[in-house]
Amino acid sequence: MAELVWFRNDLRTADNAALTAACKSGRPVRACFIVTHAQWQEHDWSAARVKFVLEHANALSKQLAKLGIALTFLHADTFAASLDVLEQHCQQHNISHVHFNEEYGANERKRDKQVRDRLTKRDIAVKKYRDQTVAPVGQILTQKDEPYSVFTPFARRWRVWIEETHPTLYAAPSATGPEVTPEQTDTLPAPFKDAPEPLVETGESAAHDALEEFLAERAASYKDTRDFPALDGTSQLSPYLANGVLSGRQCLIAAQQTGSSGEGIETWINEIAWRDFYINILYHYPRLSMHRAFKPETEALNWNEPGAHFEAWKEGRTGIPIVDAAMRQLKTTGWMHNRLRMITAMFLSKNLFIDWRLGEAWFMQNLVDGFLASNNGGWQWSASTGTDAAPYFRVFNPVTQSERFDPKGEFIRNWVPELAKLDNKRIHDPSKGGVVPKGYPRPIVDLKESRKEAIARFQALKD
DNA sequence: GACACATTATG
DNA sequence: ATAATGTGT
Repeated sequence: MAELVWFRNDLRTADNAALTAACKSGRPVRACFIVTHAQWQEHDWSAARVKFVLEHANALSKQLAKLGIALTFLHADTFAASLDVLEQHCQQHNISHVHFNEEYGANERKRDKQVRDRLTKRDIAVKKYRDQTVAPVGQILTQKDEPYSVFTPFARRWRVWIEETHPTLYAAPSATGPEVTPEQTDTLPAPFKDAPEPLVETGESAAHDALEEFLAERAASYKDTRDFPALDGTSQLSPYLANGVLSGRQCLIAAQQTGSSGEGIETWINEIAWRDFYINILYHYPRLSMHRAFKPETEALNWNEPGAHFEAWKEGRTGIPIVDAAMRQLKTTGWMHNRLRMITAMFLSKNLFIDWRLGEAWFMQNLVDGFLASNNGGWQWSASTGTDAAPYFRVFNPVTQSERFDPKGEFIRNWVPELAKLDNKRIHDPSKGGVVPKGYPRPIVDLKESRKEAIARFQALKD
């Protein structure tokens, strides 16, 4: 008899509830990962993310080998098809217990329920763990025992929970046998899909190094630098977090252990709270993973046909420099600075008045850190359709944002070379009082008019 | 029920 | 300075 750890969105050996539990059993432990390309495509996984995940799955296989755990790659087109391969694998290896960490998308939950039913019928025990957030999902509730729909009170309660509970890392898994030889474990054949150049290095120890580097060198100034896309102010850990190479707990505990309780660290810890917040929202409201708005009344909005405006936005040819620079960064690198995610999302959903779902999908199709909870949460915030959303009348002005957060136009010059020669003032809005540089489009919408129109269309929902 | 708060914009 | 909304304590 043996235990099986089924890895999914938790491609790490450290601080992993399911792995730690399996290793404590005293029985031999095996591992598996199911490659489900068609399902990933249906979920709009980008080429960058697929590559990242497969490379990290290989790295995980090597790490597990040191613990005496052989990992097998199984293959199924979809989640539905993965039931059969998992069941077959369990029988082949005489598995008595299957351990996995919960995921909160609707399809993932449906799959996990079906897996539990199927394996239980074969007398295989299924053990699930609430491992994905700092405070276990579903535990942070209002005084009325209801889920929070506003971030600030959620974060206050979340911090109280941390004070009371002093969360710790799951114990490092102990070796369950002699090191597994390369012949006994499994490796996916490279090369993987064509994708942007990797943003971060591959592997769990590289992730730990990146976390340490951020906390030691850059976290103290995080509050002051994080909003400036030309600076290296953010942690850049999102690809690891989105794919479970790092956990939020590891980030929080490492941040606490730096001892410096500066504003920078506190601001960053708040971002970990945002992640927990949106995972909780996804958990409490399944409609969010079914292409539905959190605010049902916004389903009645009559979005514009995407057409040429949507193509211009995707390609970074809107005539708004900060938007174009951001969209080109996304397409080229598979990543976008968070301030720019808000600016470009607001521009698509309010100024172009194009359905936020189309933008959400485009982000997923390009981001290496595309993570349903955070991506959907961010888009619904920008589009004023979500929890704690930006009030509909509070529309970012992308030019003002550009002047504030890229004051010298450095970020714009880097990604929109057509504008490189413009001075620091004109670069934010080249069409204003001058000739637009050759090869660069005029703005595809009037910012003022489109803002007014968007507010009016939201206002009309209330009549 | 008063109050704090929310990743602002425009005149 | 003022616009205008809703959650949670």
